[in-house]
Amino acid sequence: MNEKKHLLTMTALDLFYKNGINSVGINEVLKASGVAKKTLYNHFVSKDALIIATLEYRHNVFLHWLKQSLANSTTNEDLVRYLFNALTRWFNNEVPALTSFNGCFFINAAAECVGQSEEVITYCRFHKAQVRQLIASHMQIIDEQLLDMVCLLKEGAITSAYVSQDLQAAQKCLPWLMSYMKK
Amino acid sequence: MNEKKHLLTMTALDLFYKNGINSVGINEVLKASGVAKKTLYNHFVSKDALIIATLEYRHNVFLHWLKQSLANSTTNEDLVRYLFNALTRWFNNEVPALTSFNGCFFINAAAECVGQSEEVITYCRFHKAQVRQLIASHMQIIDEQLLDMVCLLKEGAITSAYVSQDLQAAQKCLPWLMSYMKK
DNA sequence: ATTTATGGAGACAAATTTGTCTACTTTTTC
DNA sequence: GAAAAAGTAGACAAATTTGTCTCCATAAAT
Repeated sequence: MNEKKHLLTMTALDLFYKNGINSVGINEVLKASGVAKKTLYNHFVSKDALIIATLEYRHNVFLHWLKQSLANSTTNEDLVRYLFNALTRWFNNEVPALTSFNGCFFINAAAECVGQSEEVITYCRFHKAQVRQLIASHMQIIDEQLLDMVCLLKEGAITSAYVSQDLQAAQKCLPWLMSYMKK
Repeated sequence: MNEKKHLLTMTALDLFYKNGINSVGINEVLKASGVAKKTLYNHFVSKDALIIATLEYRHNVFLHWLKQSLANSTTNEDLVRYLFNALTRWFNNEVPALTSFNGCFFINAAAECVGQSEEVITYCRFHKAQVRQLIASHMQIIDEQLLDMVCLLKEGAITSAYVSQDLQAAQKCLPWLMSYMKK
């Protein structure tokens, strides 16, 4: 990708994730990145296009991090442990690549762009599906019910960590899931 | 509460919940309610004050519905069953009082108003705490771990139902929770 | 009946939004 | 080295935002 385009995307993602997509104007992105308005509109047809680009970028960063976090798991128990420990590190700002925790960018974007951009919500759904698939691909023994529960608890933990500031939300899931798998 | 104030609050909640708080302008609320701008600013010092009023109103409606939904539960098993069945009815638009399902208004508001209104996020936290307390108050035998898990799964189900359109998300939690309580 | 409060309709101000366009500069390419 | 492409700076347009204010009508209270 073009250098300026990349810079714009990263800057926009930073601001969008920190302050909300609708609260951040084009001009703010330009000022923070030091790029000219003309250049932005050379690369992006509209603000919406920039938003989609930030979603794609975040999706790649997030999936890369998750893939690495789960890489060493060999059993379903491992997988669950690695996943929820990774979430805990994310919530507690121990993952620089994900930047300061502010909830799930995709959940936030879906909430912000409802009835404003169908493309955004579609991409958020795609992201969640991809994450689920990645988790599924690391399961030693396919257990659709376990997968459901892991994904539901993951979403719940993210929301609780963000809205209720329960940074230990992910840890609370672990004993529970472990005892299920023991049976 | 004053009649016009009440009308404004309900109209604003309807529009905010359906289309997002930041996407709905004051003028749209006025047009939909047929109230004059002067009247709005007689009752609310700012748009922020109107937002808070919609949060309070939704909170009351939601808690009232939840209280009724859990009223007949006498055991922890009952409580869990009633709760997640109620969520399923909500997701599937079988609860007129909650209007057409569009996720959790408080999660959405928290996502939208980050770095814009501290009061909003504070109220959202308060709402989640109140809901947790209501659930706790219906527990026959106090089980803090069960309460944690119920709340996490509840949040996960709401998010999955909204973002991933998994309207059966709440139902998936039930067998799981039941098997835990059987032990 | 007259005063007082409340509401309606909407003009207006001030700020902010996205997006376009011009004029100039730098960088790349042939 | 000249031509072409890409970027900078920012003025500008058009629309939209919140919030104020005026003028008028209606309803309530004394």
